[in-house]
Amino acid sequence: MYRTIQQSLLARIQAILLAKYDIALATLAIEQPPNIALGEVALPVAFELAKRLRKAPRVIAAELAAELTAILPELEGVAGVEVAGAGYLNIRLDRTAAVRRIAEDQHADIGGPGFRLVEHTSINPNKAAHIGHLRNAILGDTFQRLLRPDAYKRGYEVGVQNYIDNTGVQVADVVVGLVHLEGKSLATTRELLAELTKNNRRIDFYCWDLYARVSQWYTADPARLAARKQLRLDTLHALEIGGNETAEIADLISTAVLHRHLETMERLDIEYDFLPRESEILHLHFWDAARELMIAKGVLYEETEGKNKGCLVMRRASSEAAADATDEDAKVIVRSNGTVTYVGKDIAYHLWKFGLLPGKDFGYEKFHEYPTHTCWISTAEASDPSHPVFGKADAIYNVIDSRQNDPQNNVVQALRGMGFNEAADRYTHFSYEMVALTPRCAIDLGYTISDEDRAKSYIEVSGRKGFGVKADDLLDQLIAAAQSEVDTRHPELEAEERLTIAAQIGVGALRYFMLRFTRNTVIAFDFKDALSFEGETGPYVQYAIVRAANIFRKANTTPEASLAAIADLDLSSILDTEEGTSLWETWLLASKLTLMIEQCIATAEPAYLAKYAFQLAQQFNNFYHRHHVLNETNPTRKALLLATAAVAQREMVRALGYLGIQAPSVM
RNA sequence: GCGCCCGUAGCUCAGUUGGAUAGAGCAUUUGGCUUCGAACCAAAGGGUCGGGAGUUCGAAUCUCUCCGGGCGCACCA
Repeated sequence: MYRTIQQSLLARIQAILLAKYDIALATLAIEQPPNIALGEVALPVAFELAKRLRKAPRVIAAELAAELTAILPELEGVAGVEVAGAGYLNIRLDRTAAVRRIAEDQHADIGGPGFRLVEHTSINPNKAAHIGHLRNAILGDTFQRLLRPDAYKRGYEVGVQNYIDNTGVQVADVVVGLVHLEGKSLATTRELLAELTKNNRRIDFYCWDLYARVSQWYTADPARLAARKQLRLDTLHALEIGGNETAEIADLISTAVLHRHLETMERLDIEYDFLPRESEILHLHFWDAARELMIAKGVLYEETEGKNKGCLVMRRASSEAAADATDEDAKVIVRSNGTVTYVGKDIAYHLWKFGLLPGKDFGYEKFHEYPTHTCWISTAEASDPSHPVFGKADAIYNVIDSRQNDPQNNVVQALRGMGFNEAADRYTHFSYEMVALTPRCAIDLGYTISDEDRAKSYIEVSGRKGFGVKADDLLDQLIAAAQSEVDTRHPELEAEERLTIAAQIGVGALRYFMLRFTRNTVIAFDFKDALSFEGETGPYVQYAIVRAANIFRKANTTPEASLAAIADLDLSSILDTEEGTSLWETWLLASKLTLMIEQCIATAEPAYLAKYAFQLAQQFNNFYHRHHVLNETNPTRKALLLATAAVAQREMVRALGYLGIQAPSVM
């Protein structure tokens, strides 16, 4: 509702500016006054015009206020216009009219045509997911929810991809561990997997330890360093080529770990539509098509001089070398031995995403069934003909941490170089900072850390060192903590129901924790904060919803009925008083969800919605203490109080829904 | 050396794209459960927005500079 009013006001004022001053402003800043007593909408437009019109801001504001007041009856929902402060144009809304509209659930629509592709998670399938991966997946999944159509908005058509680097050096390391440290073959690797499954143990946890061991083993003996590194290279090469026992072991392990990653993410209500794998990018020769295109467009050229002699290279955007001179700083895309680098493969993959890779597509087969849809995976074999279309996106969002800024820029630059500027413009690197451990947290986990690290405010997580907090472990702890609370508070419930609620609370705490920081803030992970259920947390919002639900249960009514019940009441006798102001504030805040979603999409920043959900819950809790709904004797006031609780609950539930957090029945 | 990010209350973080008195949570102190459940609410203390200069009606926000911290800059992925 708030957004709708904003938009109609803007149009009016733009028209007035054009008619009165002959000024066309494309955009107009719009704010909310610091205190609701000053009105609901504030326009600083007079400040902006002061210089151009050579008039004092207050004078301009007064002129505009007069113009608006003259047409007041035409301004739907506006009760008054006044000048305040140094020249603000403040607008007061008709509270009763606004409350009615909000109760009827009128809201501006968000969305449009076009297919949007969100890529997130993309964990190397060689170890367990850790808290850094959680931040990635939760950011991506939340953003995907904001884009998708639902009951409240038209949304966009969305596909979610999780890129799997199953032929990379990280998987190769684990294969080296299995084969050379543990002496395993394909057959005994199969036995290992069966054994783990039988004992209810997790293969990704097994690999977590093995990966750390192998990484250490490479450098443990200086005399054998070269030989061991060669072993690693040979293994990597075998994986890339495929069709051998080493590659089969890698496929077995990486697929098993991938299944585990999907399970872990499913605990958090995170699902995928498609899992493109690097093995198919290689075996289906995506790169060959991309290379041809890049050479034809003049982006890729062979270096004939200098350190990169014999390579196919691409100029960087920052390059200052003369057009005909040797560019020592150029990015190598194809090595002198003819193999393609990571960036080259990534360019090919992104051309495919935009439907710009001629004659190439993945094969598709079903991989995993969710309750409501299928997750597909790439294959070099014949496609299942029932597969949906996953490429040909109009816009893409890559949730990738900020350490990959440079490689991501290389891809965008390649697109521009090929003349695909529109695609480059619709390429969003959804960048975020890493999750690190505080030194105290590392010590608590039993790691020994150097004095140097001890002095830092945070320490980078490292899968290679086996240094980090596993996603499943953290989630287990959160759910256990929630469980003990639920058990003591609700002994009357069945065990199964208590577990469900505990899981909802644990997931709520975790998802909220990862979303409350803006993207470019490094999260210094601390168990004390992450395990908290009080203050600015997911459970705080969940609790507010439960409280609201309790009111309706005791009152023997529903939120829907309560919202419908105020339609014909005289609300202004309450709303327009001092007492009504705090109620009105709740309605106003509740009406802003759509505005927040729009803002989150425009800035690719889900943290704003998390903050909003918390603020709304805070507003509701304040209301809850100030007004005792069930004891209210005045029937009109009671109806309004019930409706206020209903609208707050409705928008809190929706906001949490976008954050991927469920509202428990009790807690 | 070059590029990107960060520096705001004791701690962890917001600050709606330059606006009104810089805000939350945690921690500390104090008060509030016979009530729709206290996983809550209320109140208090706590600030040279890293330092300096500039831009203008107006700066935590923009520019420059210095200080401190982080992350990238491979024929690794």
